[in-house]
Amino acid sequence: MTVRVRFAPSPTGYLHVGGLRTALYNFLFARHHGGVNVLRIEDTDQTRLVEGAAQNFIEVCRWSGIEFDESPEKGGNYGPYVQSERTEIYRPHAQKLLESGAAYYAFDSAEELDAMRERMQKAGIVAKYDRSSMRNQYTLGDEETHRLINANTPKVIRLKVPLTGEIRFRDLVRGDIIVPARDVDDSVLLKSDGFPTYHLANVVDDHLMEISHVIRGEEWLPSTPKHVLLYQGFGWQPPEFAHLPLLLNPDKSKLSKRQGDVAVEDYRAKGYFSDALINFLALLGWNPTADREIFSLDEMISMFDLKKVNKAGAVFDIKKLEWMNAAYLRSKSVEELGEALIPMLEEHGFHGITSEYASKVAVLLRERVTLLSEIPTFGDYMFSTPAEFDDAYRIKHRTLATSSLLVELIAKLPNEWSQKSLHDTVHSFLEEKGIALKNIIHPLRHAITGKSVGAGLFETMELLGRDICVERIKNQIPD
RNA sequence: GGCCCCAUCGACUAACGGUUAGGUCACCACCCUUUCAAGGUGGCAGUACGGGUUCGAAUCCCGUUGGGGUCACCA
Repeated sequence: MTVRVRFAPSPTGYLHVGGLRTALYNFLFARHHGGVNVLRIEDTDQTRLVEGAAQNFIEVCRWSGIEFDESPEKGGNYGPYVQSERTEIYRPHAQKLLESGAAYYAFDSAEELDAMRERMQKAGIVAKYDRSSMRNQYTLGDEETHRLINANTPKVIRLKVPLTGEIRFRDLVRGDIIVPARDVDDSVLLKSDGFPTYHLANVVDDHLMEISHVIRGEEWLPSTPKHVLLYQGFGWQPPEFAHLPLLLNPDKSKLSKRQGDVAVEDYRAKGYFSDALINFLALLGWNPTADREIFSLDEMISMFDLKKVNKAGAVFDIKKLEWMNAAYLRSKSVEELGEALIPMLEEHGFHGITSEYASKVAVLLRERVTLLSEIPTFGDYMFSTPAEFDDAYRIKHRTLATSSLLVELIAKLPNEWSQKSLHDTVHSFLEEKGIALKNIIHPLRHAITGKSVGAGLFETMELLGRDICVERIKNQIPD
């Protein structure tokens, strides 16, 4: 059997990191099995549409390294993959359900439905469409139903859920799921505006696109019985289902805004590496081995196994993401870092920096930051005169080096400018004067970087060059 | 509340029914050291609870408790 999976987001805003993980698992599963990964845009709710959201999903997934073999832009054998462009497909299918007795017409207004729910709530009954008391094909009779339809009365088509028995299906992550039919609602399949609801469009599309495995978030588990009923109503073979554990806030509720960033865009904007984010996300709910944390996308593809996906939700721990990003930062090639750093420098007004120099600075400072994007501020002094000087640091060490000592040192600074020569020069100077390193290193660091923290001073000085260092030291010598 | 799902260190997780319950993040200590990191070493810390089944249970079964999801003409 050919594996065909799909990622089917609704274009109602930014891509959620939970959505990205779902997309990732679909992608890993497809690639692992040499199958096809489809992107389908589920935009049947025209009221919630956000302009450009779908294109943004594609863009963000591409940034993340997730590829779609068939998508709205790529098309494919079964395209288009935008549901609002496929509306004419769903209506005949709803019709088929009507004919086979798996669905029925209903004419209730929003007010009537509200009243019904209120009534049931008061009576302490579970709110669920009451087929026997509302205005539908069954209570009205066929004749009245046809009259209303001919009179263009607003109508919907609802799923006819059996009154008794149970609905069961197998989930690849959770095993057998059994739900009493009496607990399943007669959901609307075709809305009065003629658009299908999620349930109908989803099932019809999954079937027509020959989706073999539906891999989606656990929040869809409760509606899966309806989907199973739809497959039965159509006489179709349902796909395999795999419901992924949810991503959680620290308080264990479903990951949401309010408790931190949830948009992939946010992490991208902050400067997280896409491969680090993906690596981190992949390990939330799945673990290929017991003793490693860092995996390349290719490794993940070759090791991915739905059977090893966890059932319990996973807390999104930003600390671990930060650690992972820092780990990636320390392992990336100097060229890659330089290239990535340039635009970040531009953003801070540092123009004309060569990628060679940017690379060197990145390597110099990468062990001290979590994000590459911190370097323009953390290491501003590598690109311009320090914007400000840490006064507390200066005051703490002010008594250590006298002006005359610094003047004397400047005169001895080597012409052959390197970390080693600087180290040797300073140390022999200290020996000659009989003073400790701290007496000179802190005043120098302050003068050259303005900051109390940073990389090794001699390495920093080597990169900065003789002229800049001498000038900065002179500028900080009190008159 | 109904229904469904879930339950190993604070977090992510590993463990054919037989392990001193392992690794990673975080945290703590020490080492290294020119500040801060990084790195190294060590440490703290867990099978929710109660019953079964079994020679033997984190693992299988039942219950309890706890947590979560979901109950729209949204997806």
